[in-house]
Amino acid sequence: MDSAEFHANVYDAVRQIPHGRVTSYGHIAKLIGMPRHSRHVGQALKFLDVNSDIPWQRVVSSSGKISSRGPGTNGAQRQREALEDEGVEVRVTRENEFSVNFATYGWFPDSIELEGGGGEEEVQEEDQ
DNA sequence: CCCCTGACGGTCG
DNA sequence: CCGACCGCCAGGG
Repeated sequence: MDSAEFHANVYDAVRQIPHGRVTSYGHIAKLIGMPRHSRHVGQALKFLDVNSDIPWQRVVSSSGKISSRGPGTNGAQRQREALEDEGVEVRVTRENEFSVNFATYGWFPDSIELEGGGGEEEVQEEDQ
């Protein structure tokens, strides 16, 4: 799998996150069969335009926090607004970071159906 | 080829 | 809950 295919799979997986739900970079990595590549999932999302048809805002870190893009950037704030716009509650920590409650909004299926087919995978939801 | 850099993750105290 | 640490891995210099 080259990087182009990796990106395609990431986008494919992210598109399947339901409206009003969130998952983590690491879980997206697992769903596309590359569990150790969580950092690269983030890298793939960084290419997207803010008005992309891909719901990039539904991906946060494994702790439920919205990843900072570094001081002086507003990406995290934009993500917060995008999530609140679709009904997701975002808590502000004392360090001025944003976090989402996985118990309420988390979406972590064991597997999904990828576009490339070869689908021996089946969809299994599990809420909490 | 070595070194540093991340929209990351898990463990431990 | 929080910080300190360590592991991970493709890209870029």
